[in-house]
Amino acid sequence: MLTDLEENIEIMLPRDGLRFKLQQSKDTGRPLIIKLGFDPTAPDLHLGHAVVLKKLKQFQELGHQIVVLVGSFTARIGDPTGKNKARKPLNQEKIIENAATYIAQLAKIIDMSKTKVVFNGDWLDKLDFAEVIQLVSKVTIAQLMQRHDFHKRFTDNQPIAMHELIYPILQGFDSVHIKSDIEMGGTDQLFNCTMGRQLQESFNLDPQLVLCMPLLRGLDGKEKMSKSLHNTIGLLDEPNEMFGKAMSIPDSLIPDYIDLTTDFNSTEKKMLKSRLEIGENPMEVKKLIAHNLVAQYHDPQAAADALDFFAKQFQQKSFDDKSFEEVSLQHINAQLGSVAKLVDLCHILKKDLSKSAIRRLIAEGAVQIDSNKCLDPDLPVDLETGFRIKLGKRSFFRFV
RNA sequence: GGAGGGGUUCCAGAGCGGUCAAAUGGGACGGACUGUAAAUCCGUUGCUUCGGCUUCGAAGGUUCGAAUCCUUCUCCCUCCA
Repeated sequence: MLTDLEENIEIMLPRDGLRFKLQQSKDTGRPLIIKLGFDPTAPDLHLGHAVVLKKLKQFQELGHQIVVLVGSFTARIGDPTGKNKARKPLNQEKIIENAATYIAQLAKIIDMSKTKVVFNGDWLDKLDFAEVIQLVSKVTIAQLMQRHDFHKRFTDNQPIAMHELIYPILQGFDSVHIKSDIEMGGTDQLFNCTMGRQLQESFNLDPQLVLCMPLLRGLDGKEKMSKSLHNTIGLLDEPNEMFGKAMSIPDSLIPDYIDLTTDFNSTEKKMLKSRLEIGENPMEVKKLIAHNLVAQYHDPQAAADALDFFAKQFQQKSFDDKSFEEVSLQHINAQLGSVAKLVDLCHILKKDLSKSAIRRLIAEGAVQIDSNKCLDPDLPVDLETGFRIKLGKRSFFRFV
């Protein structure tokens, strides 16, 4: 059991603390309180978050208590963990709305009926200024400078605003308040989580165990998966989207994705990796990963359909086998004038692109009508039922 | 409080009176190829009724002509105190 729990954990602090906490829980008969913090400014969850959530789920299944902490107070200050641009503060309604979408996504992985949700505004709002100073005085600048991000920005002459320094202290104080036994996060949360340990100790509490999960790299294969880098697979992505994105990861990422994103058991995982090692086409393994993901977040039928769709849409050459999005001819004709050109037609199909961009696409050979490439943007088009058009790699339309 | 440096197209970052819709790199997109929306190669990357039009923190000004010079404002960074 312990080995299952320890699987994939990248950092545990103190080193052998999990065994101790579990024993403590067993002895006292009290479930462990496991904290997961959430910043309500960015409520779109992706597979990177899921790495942590899957681990939480394991604890939950053993009967421990998950506490999801919504940073309703800290959201109003602005999260510093990002790079440069200050996030605009959120109002109360927006925070509640974001928390709701966040919780709905959490429910895809953990059992929300057994999960406690708390808002840190409930206690942080009540602190008066003297109490804030008292709290802040427990931490020194040297301690804060241990955080890599702060240290680097300081030595690089990059700005660090005061509130950014206070943010980890508040996060640590949250741990004091909810008396967490364990705090979970990605490895980027290590510093903030250890702040919780320190503050709990200074409030005469047992310091929490810190468990950090590895950061999943995103579709680009370089940076961590993050919404602002546009390299995510979202938990709410549609099946075809999710499948295609999974197929697009670079081959070098496959082992990580097997370990961190799939719900294969450990022997299956081992087998998949050995198949790679003996030189099987990585594409086949990726298909299994993609299928597994869609089955997890949608259902097995959707996964099978997505596999089928992918094979047709991207692997087969034949124009006739593609699946076409149906567009009402009547609707198009209403928008087109009597002298319809190819650019105008494409512009209606791809509203978010400018006409200049469409012209470029056509010139680049991105547009096909019934498997014939059309390079002339000003080509007059005469629409009729059954007319089929390809626009770029991924868009296929048929008029009905 | 004093001194200096800076805000350029999605991002980073050149340009410092006309040849600038603005180098270069990244990203994104498209094409070829393929083992895939991998890799690789090539191309595109402000808008347009193709006459032009609007962009270089904001507003004015100088000039035949400004991203480039001047003034004010604004935001950021560094150093000294």
